[in-house]
Amino acid sequence: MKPLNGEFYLRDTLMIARDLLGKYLVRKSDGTYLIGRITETEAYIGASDKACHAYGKKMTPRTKTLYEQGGTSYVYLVYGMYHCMNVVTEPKDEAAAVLLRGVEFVKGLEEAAIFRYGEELEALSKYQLKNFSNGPGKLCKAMGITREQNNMDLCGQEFFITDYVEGIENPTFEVGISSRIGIDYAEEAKDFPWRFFISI
DNA sequence: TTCAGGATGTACT
DNA sequence: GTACATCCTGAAC
Repeated sequence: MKPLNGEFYLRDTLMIARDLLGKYLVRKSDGTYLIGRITETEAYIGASDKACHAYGKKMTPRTKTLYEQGGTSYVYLVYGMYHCMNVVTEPKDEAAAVLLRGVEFVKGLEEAAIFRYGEELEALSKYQLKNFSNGPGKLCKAMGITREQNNMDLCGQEFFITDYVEGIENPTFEVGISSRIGIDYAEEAKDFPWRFFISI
């Protein structure tokens, strides 16, 4: 299990958003691995995108991370209570990132259940399992991702993305594309087809 | 099964 | 004060 090469993150952001589908987000916590297969992403590109936190070169303490070199994590708090995990893309000083909106756990589900619901895996209802990590706030909670994981190098050994996990088969899948979620305020940018998801 | 409303901190007006 | 890259709950169907 090897982190993706740093060059993966220096390409076109839309291409990266598409290519992240089916890859694995890995976080080492307390010596155990939490691993989830990425099922849904969205691209945010500051240069042309009113929905991006850094549209118009906006620079604040929060958005500073978006200008880092591709391959850095960008984690922020939305609606006062949920974290969102992004992968910064493109070279330094270009503000762009890919939001991870959903994962399917392939390893560490028992530990994740504690992060997510504070309960043992066996105690969870069918409804809770179905909604375990199928949203940006949910996947962060399930993986224990907080602002402590902001601005981390995703080429390290504790927190990274890989395309192969020992013992896990990579299924084939179809890619669905649509407009993004939850950005109705963003005028023309709200209709950009910058959301990618595994549809089969 | 769907739906409206509320929770809550940070950034910006 | 207002808005926000969301999710959960409880009530109605």
